[in-house]
Amino acid sequence: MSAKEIAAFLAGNPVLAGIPARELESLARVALEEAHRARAAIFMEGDAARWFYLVRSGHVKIVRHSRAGKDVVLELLGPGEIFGGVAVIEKRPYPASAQATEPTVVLKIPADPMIALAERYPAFIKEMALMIGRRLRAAHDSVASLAVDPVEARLAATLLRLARREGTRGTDGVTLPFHLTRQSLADMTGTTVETAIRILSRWLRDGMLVDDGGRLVLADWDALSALAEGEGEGE
Amino acid sequence: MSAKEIAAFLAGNPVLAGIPARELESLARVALEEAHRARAAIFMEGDAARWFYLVRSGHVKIVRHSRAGKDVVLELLGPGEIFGGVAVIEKRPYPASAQATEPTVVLKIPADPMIALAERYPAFIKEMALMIGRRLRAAHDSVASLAVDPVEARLAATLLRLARREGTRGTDGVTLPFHLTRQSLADMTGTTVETAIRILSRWLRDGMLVDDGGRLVLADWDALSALAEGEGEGE
DNA sequence: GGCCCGCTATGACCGCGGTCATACTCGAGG
DNA sequence: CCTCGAGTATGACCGCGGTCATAGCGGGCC
Repeated sequence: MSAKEIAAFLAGNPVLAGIPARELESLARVALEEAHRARAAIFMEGDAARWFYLVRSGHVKIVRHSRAGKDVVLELLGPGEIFGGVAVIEKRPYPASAQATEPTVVLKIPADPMIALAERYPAFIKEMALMIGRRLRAAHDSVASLAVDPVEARLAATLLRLARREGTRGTDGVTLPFHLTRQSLADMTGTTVETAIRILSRWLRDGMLVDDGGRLVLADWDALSALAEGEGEGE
Repeated sequence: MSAKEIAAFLAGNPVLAGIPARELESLARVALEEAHRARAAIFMEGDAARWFYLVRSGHVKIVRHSRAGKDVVLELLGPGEIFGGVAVIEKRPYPASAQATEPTVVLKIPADPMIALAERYPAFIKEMALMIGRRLRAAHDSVASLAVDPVEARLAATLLRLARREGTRGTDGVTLPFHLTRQSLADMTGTTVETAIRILSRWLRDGMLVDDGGRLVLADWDALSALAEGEGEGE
């Protein structure tokens, strides 16, 4: 991919939208493209934050590994989304690992030019602040859900959230345009593979969910919403 | 409190540290002090974000209410800390409620001058971004803990976190310089009052914790750390 | 004083969901 | 071809911790 194309890709990102093309082109010249196979690690928790990343295609999960071997997926990022950016501006090591969930291409820009950019363009740091704010709200949603909702509700909420952000609307429901293993889904939901499998199998049997060659189709949006809300919990 | 004193208080905050005194004084002139009794609501989830808050004395908890009546405490903020700030710069309603946990005085500044300040002083928005980043990391810690740790470990971690930030070191342990009800502690940990009470009672009996007239003293830091880490979980 | 309410405390019960074991399918690679 | 590992699937078991009930205590207020 040429520097011009990379610059155009950067310009398409809301966080970099206000930056002059000239600056983006100079970033593009030091940017690297990197292809990763499914399950490949992009960086590890604790690594020095030397790169600022953008997802070009595929998906990246941000993961915390617990010593008991149980992983927790904090975020799942699709094309156009930024990761590692917070660690870069804070000049701290990455607080979690990044891993491709499918064949994925990322764009990475060295930390220094990004920090320099932040000094010169307040608009950039402002957009970063807004982005981090959105992620903070999402994290708080997760905290609340983990604290009070049963597994079924959390799993339904996870699917709905993914579908809302990336789903493509079809005649018989909303399709998630990528594959996630039950393990990843479990790690996003704070449960085990077995429970995730049990629940998804049941939903597939019931027709609330349909399997479209590895992609999940949310066939009954309302039923899932009801489960996510806790159904008859209203007092 | 005079405008001069308020300006000095603002200047003491890291997030506002880079702002000229003249600007802080003009903020101080439109700032209001507000005293709240224990359990009083400062703002509610969904309210328009008209004020930017700082804790002057006491403590404020940021709470999500679930329809089932179960509350989740997302953050507990002490003197000098900012809240409501993210909602102000995002120009969105507060995503959670704020409530005093004890007699508390807050300082509130109207949203508009804060937004104007953010436009004129990139240093401010940068400090805000760093602060939100720290909170995002803390929220991710909570997510990971809720997802994999048993209640005991989460409660121990909660106490340690509070003690690390605000504890005062004494001869027989670290004292938390404020009182939290078992209910609040439970809501911070994602459990029920009963469980929180049972565990704390046991720790008090065992001497790991000591009650100092309502304030908790962490008498055995290492034992609590071991519990928080999951003890013998290492593979 | 007497009442009420918030908070702490403790016991009995039991269900959600985690753990462990086992099996099957499928695609990649030697 | 056969092996191997990743992913999916299902059953049996049982323990953590949530739910419900009950009680005692202390402080604020009429």
